[in-house]
Amino acid sequence: MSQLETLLKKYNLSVTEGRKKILQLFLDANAALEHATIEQNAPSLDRVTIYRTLQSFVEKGIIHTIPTTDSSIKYALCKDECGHGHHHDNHVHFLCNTCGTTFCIEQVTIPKIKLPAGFVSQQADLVVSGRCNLCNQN
Amino acid sequence: MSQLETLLKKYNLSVTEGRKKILQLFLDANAALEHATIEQNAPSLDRVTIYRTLQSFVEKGIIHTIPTTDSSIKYALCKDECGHGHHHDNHVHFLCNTCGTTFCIEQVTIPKIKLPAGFVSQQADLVVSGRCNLCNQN
DNA sequence: AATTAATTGCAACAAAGTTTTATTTTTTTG
DNA sequence: CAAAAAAATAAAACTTTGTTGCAATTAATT
Repeated sequence: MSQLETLLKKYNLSVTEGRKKILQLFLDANAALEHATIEQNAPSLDRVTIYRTLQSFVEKGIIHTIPTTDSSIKYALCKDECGHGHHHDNHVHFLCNTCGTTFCIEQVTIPKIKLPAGFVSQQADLVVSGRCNLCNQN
Repeated sequence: MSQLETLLKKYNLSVTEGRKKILQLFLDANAALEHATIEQNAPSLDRVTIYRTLQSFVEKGIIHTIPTTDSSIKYALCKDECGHGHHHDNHVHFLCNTCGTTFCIEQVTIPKIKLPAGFVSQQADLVVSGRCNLCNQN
């Protein structure tokens, strides 16, 4: 049984060509992907299938969404702690304004934020934008 | 000259009914608004006019965008420091999972984040989600 | 008040996302 | 391993969201 199949089974998803393909894209990417990018890289898959696959990956805790200020949605692989219904992706995200890539910065966790009285925090998302390490080399 | 007119002139925008109406909505709201909400509350305005007005308000530094994990875009009033082309909205945003409202938490600024070598930060956005002060009273 | 410049509304269009249904594929079970 | 059941897919139709060009209107300038 391939790595992909093992991974999908682990998250209680049946193994299909589409899911394997999309999961492979995430494993290869090392960065966040959006629907349009996946559509380009997996032309054999129907648009709707990609929507549904992303949705079920999020539900199962395989990938998480990353906030953006435009109207796009970006997705990236979760680490092991995430499972069905509960995400624990409390790391910083970095968006490079030069190359457009979005990275998970796993090493940097989001600091605790002290909120005004009455506000109770359940989750925090922190997106830093600027110039990434690769773009700074050139 | 009304408060609204003064404000629009200050930002070098000509005074029109639509702009006054939309600016008023923001002043009244005390929370972030999205396109759909404005469309509902200003039915006399054309959809396209609302898109264009929001765009010019962002350009002039009257409002700023707030990142979301879904594909919506939220806008909220800026404070005085913002001007044409340069925003300085380094405060935390709070999204209430109960009532759905998004607030600017002006009192809380975003902490400096130490990034891995090679990454240069230009801007940071921090969205905390949970339960707001109003929802916690009930 | 007349001219110029900017904004608006409308229509047409393009892109993004959803829903339904029939077909195909995967999983389960005997 | 084959048949039955369950789940996933593709295709079509549709809804929502955002954009562009242009003529008509409104605001600013002189």
